[in-house]
Amino acid sequence: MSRSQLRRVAGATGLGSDDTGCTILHVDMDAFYASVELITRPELRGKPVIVGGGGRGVVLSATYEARAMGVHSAMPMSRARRVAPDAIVIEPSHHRYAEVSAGVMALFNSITPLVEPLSLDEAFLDVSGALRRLGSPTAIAELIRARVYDEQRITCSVGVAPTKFIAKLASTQAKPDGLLVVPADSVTSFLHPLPVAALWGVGERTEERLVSLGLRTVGDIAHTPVDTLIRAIGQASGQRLHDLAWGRDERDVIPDAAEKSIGNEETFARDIDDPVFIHRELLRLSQKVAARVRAHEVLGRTVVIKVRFADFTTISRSRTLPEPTDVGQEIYEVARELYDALGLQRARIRLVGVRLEGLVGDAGRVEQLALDDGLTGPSAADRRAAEVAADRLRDRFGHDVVRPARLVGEPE
DNA sequence: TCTGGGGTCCTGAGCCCA
DNA sequence: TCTGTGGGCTCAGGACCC
Repeated sequence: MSRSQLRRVAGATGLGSDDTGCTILHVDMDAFYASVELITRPELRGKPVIVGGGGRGVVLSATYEARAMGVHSAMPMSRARRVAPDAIVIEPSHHRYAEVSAGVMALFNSITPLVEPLSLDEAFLDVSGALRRLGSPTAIAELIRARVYDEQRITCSVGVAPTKFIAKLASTQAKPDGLLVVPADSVTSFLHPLPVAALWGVGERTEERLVSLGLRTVGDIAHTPVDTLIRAIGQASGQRLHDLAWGRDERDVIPDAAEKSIGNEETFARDIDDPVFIHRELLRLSQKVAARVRAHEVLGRTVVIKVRFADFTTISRSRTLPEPTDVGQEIYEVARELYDALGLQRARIRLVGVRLEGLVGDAGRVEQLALDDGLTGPSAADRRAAEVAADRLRDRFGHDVVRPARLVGEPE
């Protein structure tokens, strides 16, 4: 018998076991990055382990032993080290997490084609088409938990409910290594005692706003006139929170949702005031974004740069191009112009980022021919051809094999 | 106490155009 | 021809999520 078959059974949290109509599952890996690290380092099991970058990084994941000491994800690493000085700190190995995630997602797809990944470690599943083949939603949830453990040696928690939002809340309540079914007729009794911050879209700021109005629980939100909520937090958010507070959530599980933007950003190990360094960084980020855009076989129309200063204030600037592009050099030229237009005089910069928005499929690519194309330098088509050739070389020989001349000799 | 990186969505202002 | 209005687009910023 596998270990997973010994774990507590469905409905153990006491909300009932009538899963009729509860065809949405939210599956969430427990302390995913840390759990993956423990697969190859089993001697660390039962110990406080933190996965996170050094220097100015934050905690990406922590074992439940580390969490018991006060560590949580997104906490600055310097603080985490203070809070848990005995914890073992591990640098993240993203390729390994991606591998395990791919295995888990493949498992989900063997259950139902309606899988909507939210990140590497969680997904929504609509199992309505799998009931006749695999049994009740609860039985399918247990099957998934057992198979995830047997195949990947990590645990997960599953929420089973009539809607995505309730399934997501249920998996959170079930953690770690649990399963919670919220029957359709128990949705409001499950929801209303929860704090407002449990609602999707309520972060620190909105919570402050709601509490200042005397709204502390989801039930309070539900019994507040929707117009009052709209006045307090805006049209879209007010209406959405009111709907969620009554368990109304019409969103379907959508597999293969297309990206709307692709970007990269970099926080420097120390604040930078050298414009030449920033220009090189913009070039490197632009090339990286373009390579990812080409790999997705899309084009983007709007170039956005982001600049964060030493005091953490952050600004963005954007420009929409006449024609969409996937060429790094074109993205860089716009990014650099946007940056130069800021007119910064030795400002201390903590982070820069480049993002391409307004993505469209590349089937309708227009090869624009300017009158001076090829006369004053390489044409847009030539540049693209060079970058595509570089993509192929990187695929074959590794990431560092080719890079723009200006970046040669720069550490990655 | 000092705050990553990759995203999405919303809001409000300003502009253009019918 | 002038004025008002509303919709669509762009841009900037904020908040949020994992």
